[in-house]
Amino acid sequence: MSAHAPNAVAADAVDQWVERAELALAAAGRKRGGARRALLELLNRQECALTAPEIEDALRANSARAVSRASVYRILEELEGLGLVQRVETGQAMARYERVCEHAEHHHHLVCDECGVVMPFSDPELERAITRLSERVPLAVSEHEIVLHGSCRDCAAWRG
Amino acid sequence: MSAHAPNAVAADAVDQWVERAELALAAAGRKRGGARRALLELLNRQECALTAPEIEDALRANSARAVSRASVYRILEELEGLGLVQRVETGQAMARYERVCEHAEHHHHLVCDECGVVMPFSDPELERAITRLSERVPLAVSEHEIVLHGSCRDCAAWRG
DNA sequence: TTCTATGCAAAATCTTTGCAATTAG
DNA sequence: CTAATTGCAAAGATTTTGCATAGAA
Repeated sequence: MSAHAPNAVAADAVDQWVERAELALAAAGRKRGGARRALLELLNRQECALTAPEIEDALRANSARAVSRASVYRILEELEGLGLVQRVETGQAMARYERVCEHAEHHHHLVCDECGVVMPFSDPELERAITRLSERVPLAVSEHEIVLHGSCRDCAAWRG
Repeated sequence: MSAHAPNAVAADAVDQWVERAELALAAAGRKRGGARRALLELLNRQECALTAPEIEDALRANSARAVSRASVYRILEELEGLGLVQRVETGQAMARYERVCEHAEHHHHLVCDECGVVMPFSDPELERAITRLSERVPLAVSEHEIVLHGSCRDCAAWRG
């Protein structure tokens, strides 16, 4: 149980997400494709959730491969079904998507309602409260999502 | 501090929501209107959050007054701005809306990802965890939203 | 070869906006 | 009378679907 190199384990869990996704897709009988690969690699580089249009634009601009809108949505839906991507609702009209890392610390989101910036955060105490709660509700809980809304420091500063 | 009729207080807080809304609207310089009144009374009858199309349909079917789509959105936006209604994101593509009761216990949501049913729940321990957390994040937190996803009992039963 | 992956364009859905008619104060 | 409210229809935006082609196994 003791780990000689715990950091290496955590880093692997993150770095190997693309590989894990490819394996899961193969196991589901899927073939490889350049569009999906590009999307996987883009998501793997992100620190936080992106909207579908942001993904489409990022693939056109910062990637070797542009991906059509329809494919972006189809691929995200498929990845969500396989538990490789999580859909995040931040109350900003559009859904956001981000990769799900099995062993990496999972995070939630802070949303500034003034400028729209989205930041990740994590809190072990909150996770424990959620875990205990999950056993008491009339639902077999598979995921949870927490969003805090308010004013970020920059916006709060400009308004006193 | 002791209450002779605590239930009456709680009941008032709920029952008077429509009245409180009308007062807040008047204070904001608004005139009365039948469409908004019908929408307020519909929301007041709901136990949990509805989507805009659900509200439109419910007003057409279960109410004395149909309300046009544009008015439903305009009125919801206005009520949200006044803090009388809360927008809830459940990860189901459409936003949901529900009344905000000042003194009533505020709740969060359980979403069955199979059948789409949305149920309310509340948990004091979780609220405390959120309150403590709110003081440590780089955001002046004004609201929070928690959604648990999973399978409801009915859906879990059908699938073993 | 056979089935999947993908792009393109049209369609569907939800939401917002413009404008005129109605209604409250 | 004046300004807010409302409905209708059109416009916008996001997401989904139909269909034909390209590509992986």
